Amino acid sequence: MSTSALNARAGLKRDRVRDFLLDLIGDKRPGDAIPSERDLCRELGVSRPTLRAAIDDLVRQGLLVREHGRGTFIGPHKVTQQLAATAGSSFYVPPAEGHWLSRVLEFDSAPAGARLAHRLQVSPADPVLRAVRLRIVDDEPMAIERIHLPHALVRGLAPEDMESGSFYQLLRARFGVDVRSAVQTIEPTVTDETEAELLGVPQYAPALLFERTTRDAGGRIVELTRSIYRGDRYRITSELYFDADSG
Amino acid sequence: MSTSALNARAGLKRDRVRDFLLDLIGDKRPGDAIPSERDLCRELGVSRPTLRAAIDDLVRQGLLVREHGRGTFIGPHKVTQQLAATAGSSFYVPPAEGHWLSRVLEFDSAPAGARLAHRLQVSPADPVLRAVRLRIVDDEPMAIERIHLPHALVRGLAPEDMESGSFYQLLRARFGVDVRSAVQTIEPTVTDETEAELLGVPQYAPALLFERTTRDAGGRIVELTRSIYRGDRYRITSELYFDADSG
DNA sequence: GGCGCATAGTGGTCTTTACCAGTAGCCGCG
DNA sequence: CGCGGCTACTGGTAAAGACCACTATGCGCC
Repeated sequence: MSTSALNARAGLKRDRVRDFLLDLIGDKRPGDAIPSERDLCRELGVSRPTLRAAIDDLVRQGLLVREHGRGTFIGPHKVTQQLAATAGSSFYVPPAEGHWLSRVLEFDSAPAGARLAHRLQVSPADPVLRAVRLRIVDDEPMAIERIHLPHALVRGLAPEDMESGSFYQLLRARFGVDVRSAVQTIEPTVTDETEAELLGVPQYAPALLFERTTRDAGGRIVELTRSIYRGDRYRITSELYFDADSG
Repeated sequence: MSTSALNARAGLKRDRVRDFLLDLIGDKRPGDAIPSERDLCRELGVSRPTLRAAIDDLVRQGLLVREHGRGTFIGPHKVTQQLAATAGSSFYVPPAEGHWLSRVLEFDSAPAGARLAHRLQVSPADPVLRAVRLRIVDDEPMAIERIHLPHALVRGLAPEDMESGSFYQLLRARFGVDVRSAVQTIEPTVTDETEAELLGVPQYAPALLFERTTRDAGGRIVELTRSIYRGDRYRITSELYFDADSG
């Protein structure tokens, strides 16, 4: 590589390419195409691996979307999930933006086994229902959800029951399961190969990993879920309260 | 490249290299070194760009840490932040795990200007205090926090006041600002160049972006913060409540 | 024994080249 | 006019090579 007038950090070719692309993106709308890789290489005087590295970064951020054989396009915008307190003291979880559906990918039942039995507080021989569903909003995959429930709670539940409407409402109305509270963890992660394919994002794209242990009014564990939300299309809001001792 | 017995998706050299490295990582502890890039290339029969792409992925996940001129090492483990309801109805924010300190990087005051005035609900000419601090836990940078407060609320506040202890307690005790509630958004992001350097992670590493609008008991906006938490070392837990209408 | 320098390690950046695989558009034929 | 095939586009994967820059270790000299 020939000498660069800029210092090694600020002036890397990859960085200058990325800045150029950010300016390009700023002028366009979701779905618009950007010039082809080979055109950009000629225009910017860089090699394809270097250009691709810059584009890789923007793809991981959700700003660009690549389609094999078609081109590279401006990415769509984010969906927001709000966690807000209701007038009462409960911490209400309203629906996220957009029109949500689910597609059930897997649906089976098997004995809990030692580890799952412990987490669900059932006997290891008790059957546990296991469902995997793809959460879809406005026709695009948004999340993959893996759910475990004690089978005894939901006798007769069918896959299509989990594809529209509120699952918690269904639990209440049909099975008398009064879903009341949950502990949930959120952490950033990156998609693996299967998740990437299902969600339509690249492998190792930023994502949010949610794990939730849900209880009914009596404190009984009714559900374990583990969900991956694509990071380029999802954001959480929450409303916090502090008392006199809060940090 | 010679023909591959495995199909294009499952059998990419990059993927096989990554799987090999995951096995290697599984046998070691944080801080342990893995073999050098050139050694791994010889051992696995792949080119350096291909090996580096596989290592890049593991570095972004926080599983590996690279040090220029020294080697590649196993990454450290995650810190957990808990959001839990207290016995009262408020949504308490307890301290996250570990011993937290701050280092104030920037600390100045300037007129709010139109946009910030709108968000803070002050006049554009009102001075606003702006602080940037690096949040450190157990001697490692964990987050970068950018804070704006109306200067009138905190006359006499000095940078060192923000480096240890609870800032909200300080607001209460010294300035009579009764911090009571906040709206916060959380979304996954990737670090930019400056953030990466301050946090000691690679650029474009997964991170969590928090934006918070904090109010006092009277509903007055007392603080705006925008924070980046490194994604390889941070996780959030929360406790959720559902009423009879919750989804 | 300590310090400084040089060398050999390490990771980091980029180019060039080759080839694979998917998609779209155009042209020709039925 | 529609369909199929071919070509030229697009992105995708990988290797080889060159050189930069940081760090650690060892050796020699003071």
